[in-house]
Amino acid sequence: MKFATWNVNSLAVRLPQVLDWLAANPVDGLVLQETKLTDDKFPQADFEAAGWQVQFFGQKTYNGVALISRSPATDVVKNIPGFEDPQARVITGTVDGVRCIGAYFPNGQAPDSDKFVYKMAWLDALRSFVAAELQTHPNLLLMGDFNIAPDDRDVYDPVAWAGQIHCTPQERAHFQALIELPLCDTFRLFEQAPKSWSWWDYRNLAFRKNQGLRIDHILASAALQPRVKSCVIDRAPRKNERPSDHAPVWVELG
DNA sequence: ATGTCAGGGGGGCCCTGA
Repeated sequence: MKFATWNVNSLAVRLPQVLDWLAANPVDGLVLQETKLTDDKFPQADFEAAGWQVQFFGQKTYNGVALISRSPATDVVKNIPGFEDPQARVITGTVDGVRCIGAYFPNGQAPDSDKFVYKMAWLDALRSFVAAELQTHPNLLLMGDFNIAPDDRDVYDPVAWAGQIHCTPQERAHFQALIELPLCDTFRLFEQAPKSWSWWDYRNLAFRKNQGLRIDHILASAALQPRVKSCVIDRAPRKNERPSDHAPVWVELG
């Protein structure tokens, strides 16, 4: 089985690329972030025509998440129960016995901003939610755009980025707290090429210069970890015309 | 190089967010 995550930065723009990618990469489940669509605008019929089931949870202009799957997702939860939030950031469902949590973590903007305060509160709530989900669903994947580079080797210029958003000690402590639930960073279960990123800024020719961050992750529960066969960042869609700034990441389960 | 995108309001550019 394969499960994937992709921040598409507007599904209205990227729908053809997502359908092309799914055709070439027939995963069992795919979580999307930054769909930027209200639910009435979600292209449900386009996915269904291609043989996919969809669950979605969006809003106007910002955020928005979806869970695309071959088999229907069950026990779907939107956002974090008990955490009041006008922002649509989380969608959870069970696909073929795997609890899939797809999340668009807050960006945080800057460590001294209100948005960073929100990010910290959201991360606290997410950790509690994932801990509770693990109690009832031992086979669990937490996937998405974390907006956290967990380690200096996940940053193209760790000196320049030291203490900057995505790289602060507070954000990395939150990532570590998720690891201690426990969950494992599936990408690091395997030998990976150095300078492996999942996001490159649109500016500064960053993709051409391979200046990026690894901020999109797939974390697996302890029960699933022995079944993880590979974790791959697929850079190919970043070479498309009008690409998302993020690459999809997928994990294979045996 | 703050050098790019995307969405939206409101008009045909400018703002926010990333």
